[in-house]
Amino acid sequence: MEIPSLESSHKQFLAEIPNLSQPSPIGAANASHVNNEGNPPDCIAACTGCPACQLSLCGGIEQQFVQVGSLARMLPSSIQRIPERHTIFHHKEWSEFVPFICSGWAATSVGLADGRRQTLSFLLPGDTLSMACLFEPMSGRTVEAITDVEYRKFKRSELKAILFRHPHLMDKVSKIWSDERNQFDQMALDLGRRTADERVARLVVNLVDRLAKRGMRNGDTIEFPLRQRHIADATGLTPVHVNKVLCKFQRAGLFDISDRRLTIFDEAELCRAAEWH
Amino acid sequence: MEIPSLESSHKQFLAEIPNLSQPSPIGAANASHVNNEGNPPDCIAACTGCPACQLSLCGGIEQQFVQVGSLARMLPSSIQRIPERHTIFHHKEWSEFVPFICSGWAATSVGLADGRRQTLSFLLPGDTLSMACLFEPMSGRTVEAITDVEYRKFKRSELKAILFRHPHLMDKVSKIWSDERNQFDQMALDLGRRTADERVARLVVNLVDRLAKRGMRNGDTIEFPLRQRHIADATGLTPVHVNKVLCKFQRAGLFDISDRRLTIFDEAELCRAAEWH
DNA sequence: CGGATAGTTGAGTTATCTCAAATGCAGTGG
DNA sequence: CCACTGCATTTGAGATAACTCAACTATCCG
Repeated sequence: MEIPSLESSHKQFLAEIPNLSQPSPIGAANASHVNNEGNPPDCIAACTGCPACQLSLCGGIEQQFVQVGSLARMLPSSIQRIPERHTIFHHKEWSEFVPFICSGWAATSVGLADGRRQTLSFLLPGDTLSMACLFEPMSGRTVEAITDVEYRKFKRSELKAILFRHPHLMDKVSKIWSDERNQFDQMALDLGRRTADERVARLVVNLVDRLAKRGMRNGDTIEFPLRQRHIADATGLTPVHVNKVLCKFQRAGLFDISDRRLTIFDEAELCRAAEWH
Repeated sequence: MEIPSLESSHKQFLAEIPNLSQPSPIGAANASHVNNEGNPPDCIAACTGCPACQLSLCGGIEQQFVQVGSLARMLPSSIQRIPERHTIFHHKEWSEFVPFICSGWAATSVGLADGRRQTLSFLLPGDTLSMACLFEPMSGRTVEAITDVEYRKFKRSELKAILFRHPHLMDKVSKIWSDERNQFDQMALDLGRRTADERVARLVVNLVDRLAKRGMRNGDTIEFPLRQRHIADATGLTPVHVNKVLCKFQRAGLFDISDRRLTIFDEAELCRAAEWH
C-alpha cells in the first residue's frame, strides 16, 4: 500500500498553527524509528501540520511524543486511507483499534433493520468515534467516509496504558468527554424538540464553529462536502424536506451551498435561526 | 437535619441480593468512624441493602470500602433527601459534588428558554447524572426528583483521586460509560427516527429492564411512578399524544398503568412493539 | 368547599413525510 | 464523441403523524 506525503494537503493550514509552521526537527529525526507497520515515516510528520493538533487527544499524544522523545515504543500507529463514500467501520465490527481522523470528513451512524438511520456525529480532523471507545470496544455504529479520509489507528490496549501513565492526557480525555456529552445533550434537544428549520441552521452553525476551531475556516466561504442526505440523516429529517429548508434559507439570503462549498452571507441572521448563544 | 434510618425503605430489596442479605459486619463496625458531615452512621449501612449495589459505581466503591476497611478516610459522603417534584440540581449549578441515587426516581433534562424541554434519562438507584460528571463539573442539566429521592453526594476531587488509585474502579467506570454511550445512541435513534408508538413502548420496556436488573421487579406488576408528562418529556412527544398512545396500548391489552403501578399483560407483544431484541 | 394536578377526549391545524416525476451532472464504457 | 447509468437536487400534490386548543372529569389535599 502506498502512502504519499501528506504535506500538500496540509500546507494550507500551516499558517494557522503558530508554533508548528515548520515540521518539528524532533519529529523528523525520530520518524524513522517508528514501528508503524511498514508505513513511511511521513505518517508521523503529518501530525505536525494537522489542523486539530491543539484540540484533539491525538494532538496531545503528539506533544507527548515530543516530550518523551521516543515515539516508537510509546505508541505505534499506522495511517489508513479510505475513499469517499466507503465505510471505515462496519456496525458489526468490534475493533481493537481506535481511529483518529487525520484529514477529511466522516459520519458515525446507527441504523435499523428497515433502513431508517440516524447519524450521531460528523467526524472532522482530530476526532475519534467517541471518547468512550478509548476504553471499551463499541459496535453498533457505522463510520462512513464522506470525503476521502485519512485516519490513524491506535491499538486500544496501548492507548489505554499510555493514558493512565500520563495524567495530563487524562485531563484532556475528560475535557473532550465532557464536550462530547454536552454535544449529545444538545442533539437530544434538537431531535426531540426543535423544528426542522432550527435543526438545519444549528447543524450548519455548529459545523462552521468546529471548523473554525481547527483553523479550517478562512473567510466566509468554506469547504462543505456534506450532501443533503447527510444533513437529513443527522437532523432526523427527510432529504426532500432538508432540501426545502435549505432552499428557503438560501432564498432568504442566509447562505449558499453549491459545488461542495458553503458561503455565508448573513451570519447574524443564521445564528438567530439556530438560536446560537 | 434529621436522617431517619433507611432500613425500612430497603428491606423489600434485601431478599434480592444474594450475598448481602445481612448488613456487613465490617460496614457496621466502621460506620461510626465515617466523616459524613454529621449524618448518623446508618447512611453508610444503607448501601449494603441497595438494590443497585452490584451494578453501580457506588456499589463498587462500597466493595472498595469493605476491602480496605477504612471508609472514613477513603470517601466521606453524605446522604441528602429531596421530596418528590423538587429539583436536585438546577441547570445553572456547577457543583463540586457528584450525586448517586440511593432510592427513588429522578429525571435529568435540558431545556430551552421558551419552555421546550427534553429529558435525557431517568435515574434509578445506583445511577448518577452521567459518568462524564465524575471528571468535569457539568451544568445545563436539571435534575428533578420524581418520587421522594435519597442520594449520596461525593466530592468530585476525592472521587477522582480514588478512581485513579484503584484500577478495578476505572474498569467499572469505563463499562458504565460505554453503556451510557449505547443508551444515548439508541435515544438519538428513538428521537430522530422512531414513531410515537415505538418510542413509548421502548421507554417502558427499557425501564422495566433496568428495574429488573436492580431486583426491583417481582412479577408482572411494578412500581411505576412516572406521570404521562414525564413520558412525554422523555420521548419528545406531547402529553396528550402520549396519553393517546398509552390508551391504545392499554386497550390492546399490552399493559395497564394506574395508581403509579405498571402491570404487564402481554410482554411478548410489548417487546415486539418496542422492537426489543 | 376550592384549587391544584393528572388524565381523557374531540375537533381542527400543521409540520413533516411519501410518492412521483423532472432535471442536471459526473463518471463509465463503447 | 455519445449513450448510459447512478447520484444529487428540485418541485409539486396529497397523506398523515403529531400538535394545539379546549373542555371535561377525576383525584388528591388543605
